[in-house]
Amino acid sequence: MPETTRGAERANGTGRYGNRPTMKDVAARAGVGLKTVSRVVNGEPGVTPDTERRVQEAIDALGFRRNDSARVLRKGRTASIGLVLEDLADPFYGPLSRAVEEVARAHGALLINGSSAEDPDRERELALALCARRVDGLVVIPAGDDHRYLEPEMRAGVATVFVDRPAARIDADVVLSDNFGGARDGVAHLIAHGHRRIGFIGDMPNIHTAAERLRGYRAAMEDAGIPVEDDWMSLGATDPERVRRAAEEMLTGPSPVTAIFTGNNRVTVTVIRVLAAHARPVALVGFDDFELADLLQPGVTVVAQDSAALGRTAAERLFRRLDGALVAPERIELPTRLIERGSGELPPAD
Amino acid sequence: MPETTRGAERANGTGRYGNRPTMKDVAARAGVGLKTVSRVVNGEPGVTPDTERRVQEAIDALGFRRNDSARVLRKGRTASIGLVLEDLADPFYGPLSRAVEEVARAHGALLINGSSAEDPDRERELALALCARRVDGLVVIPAGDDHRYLEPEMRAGVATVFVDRPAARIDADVVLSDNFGGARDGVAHLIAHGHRRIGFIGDMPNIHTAAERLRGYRAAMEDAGIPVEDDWMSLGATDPERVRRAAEEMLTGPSPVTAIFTGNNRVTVTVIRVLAAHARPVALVGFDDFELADLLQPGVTVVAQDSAALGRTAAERLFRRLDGALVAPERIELPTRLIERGSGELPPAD
DNA sequence: CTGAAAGCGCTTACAG
DNA sequence: CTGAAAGCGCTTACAG
Repeated sequence: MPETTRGAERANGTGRYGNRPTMKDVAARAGVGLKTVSRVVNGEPGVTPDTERRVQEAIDALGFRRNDSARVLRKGRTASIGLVLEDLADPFYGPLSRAVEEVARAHGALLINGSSAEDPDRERELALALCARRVDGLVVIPAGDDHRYLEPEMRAGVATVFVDRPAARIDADVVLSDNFGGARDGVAHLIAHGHRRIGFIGDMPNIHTAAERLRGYRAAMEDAGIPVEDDWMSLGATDPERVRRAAEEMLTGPSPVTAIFTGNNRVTVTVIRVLAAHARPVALVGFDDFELADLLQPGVTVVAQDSAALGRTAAERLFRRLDGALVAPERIELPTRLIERGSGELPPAD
Repeated sequence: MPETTRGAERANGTGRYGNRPTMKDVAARAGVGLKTVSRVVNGEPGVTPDTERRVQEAIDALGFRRNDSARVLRKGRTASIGLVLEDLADPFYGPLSRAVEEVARAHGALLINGSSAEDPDRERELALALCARRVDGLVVIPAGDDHRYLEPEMRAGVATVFVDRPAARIDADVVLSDNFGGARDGVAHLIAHGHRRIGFIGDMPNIHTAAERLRGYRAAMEDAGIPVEDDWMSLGATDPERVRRAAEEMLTGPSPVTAIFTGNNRVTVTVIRVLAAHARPVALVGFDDFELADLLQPGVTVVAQDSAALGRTAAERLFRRLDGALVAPERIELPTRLIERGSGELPPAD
């Protein structure tokens, strides 16, 4: 197995891929022109079976694999899209990522992704790094509240769709759940079961979904003519310590709540823990469904959103744009679904 | 805001990025050479403050962003690594992905990923597509049982680390949990609590982790001198229907089991549902921890593996190789941890 | 301090 | 059917 002379021809001694064969190497070994190798590699017509065989043998012998980075540079499109998530490890985003990936795959594109960790600077850094890699499009779960930094990119042709939360200060497609309506329905459900003192524990108020869900809570209370007391509402970080404290204060305050509406799955899980240790039963409806919610006692009534549908809808919209659709940016809202399992149907324990 | 003449100079009418400004455009506008623009963009020294300002103005006016694809082509390394998962939506892989991402980020690399959906062909296709993109390295959760297709890539310098399951027919780094020991300990725990008729329900036997955990089950039984009956063991797909049937058969068979050891989190969840509907109490220990396991009644005793540590260890190993460490491929095994929560401490209901 | 030339590994447009 | 030349947008190596 004689080595080709490539090694000696190259000046690059340190490069990671310094010793990868190129089309030029294949051409030399097969005794054909560069373009003929390109034809064989890409399955283009117009190559004699005999020539093709010789080229193929050289490819196999050298272990050649086309460098798509170089290809991309010449072709324009990279056949890759970027996904900027909030947290890869949050179970809510699992089905969403998978849905985006499936759509990308169906369109022959790869997925490059990363998490913002709810940090606007990190979101920006990541999104721009993806643009520098010249992804064809971007699916973004926004962490920040100003996305004007993406304007030049979008003007330059980077198709961009925001999911789960709307983009701020920029005109772009966005795919959301009906956060307001879902929360309103969930709280109305508690009211219908006789509750009047209902608490709301949600994520930080600057997060759009948290604000919308709080708005839904207020709307349901107002519709029922129930005045809301300040200490029934708590918005902030979703770490267990803060949520636990918030729940305990509502349960033991001057006018203790008989029911709690939780603003997302992480809050719900912590509140369940608090309620498990609480003497009298407290009703609970949570935003977001989660695995095993039906197996707890009581089962947890939730306002479920379809995170896979969010991802799928966003990705499909993205590729429609990449395929040339010149439609105006749109706001797409997906319905939520109330799932009764027991915790939301408990009567007030007064 | 006068348009530059770029648009007219380009023949490329269809390209997605046909109208993105390049360093050449910036150079022309700033009235400097190409290399000077490159210096400013990359923060290299040796540029007059005045020149730098002129270049920066041109950059801002044009909305220039460096094309990293072109850069990569020249530099060799792409500062990206690939991650081939089994399923993006499986909660077990969430912390693993996040850990890989954090390590990549710390090394200034982007993550390109995708799922094999447990399909060997798809794993191969995805891994090779990532190699064609010239990722610097690859973290792979293997789905197939022959990874020789990666040999040429690894020889060409693609650092590769396998996680969660070993690579087959190829010599490479692999980071695993102690599947055998964990399962053996879990089953021994049930035996210590008086059980002798213990069932095992696991994933498909061709999956390494499933086979190892079954081996651990057998070892624990043998250590205790308990003969295992064939219908106490069921390996196969982890869809709820099959698992449910397997569990019900063990519970109602000729010598019904008093305890079940489940081979992974998906199996565990289904078995919990079956046991919830079952008349007499059955002990349960599951491989893999999961959220809310402590809130079920009884709490679910598990053999927990540290999926974040798996990802972190694999990624760190990868970057050590990329940084030039020329160590022999190694098999790293991470310990598991038995967490008692109640279900595994139930006595036999004979 | 600054820049012209060559080259990374491909594809495009064109000519034989 | 086949291939030499030019170019994608950068960086490298070098010269002024």
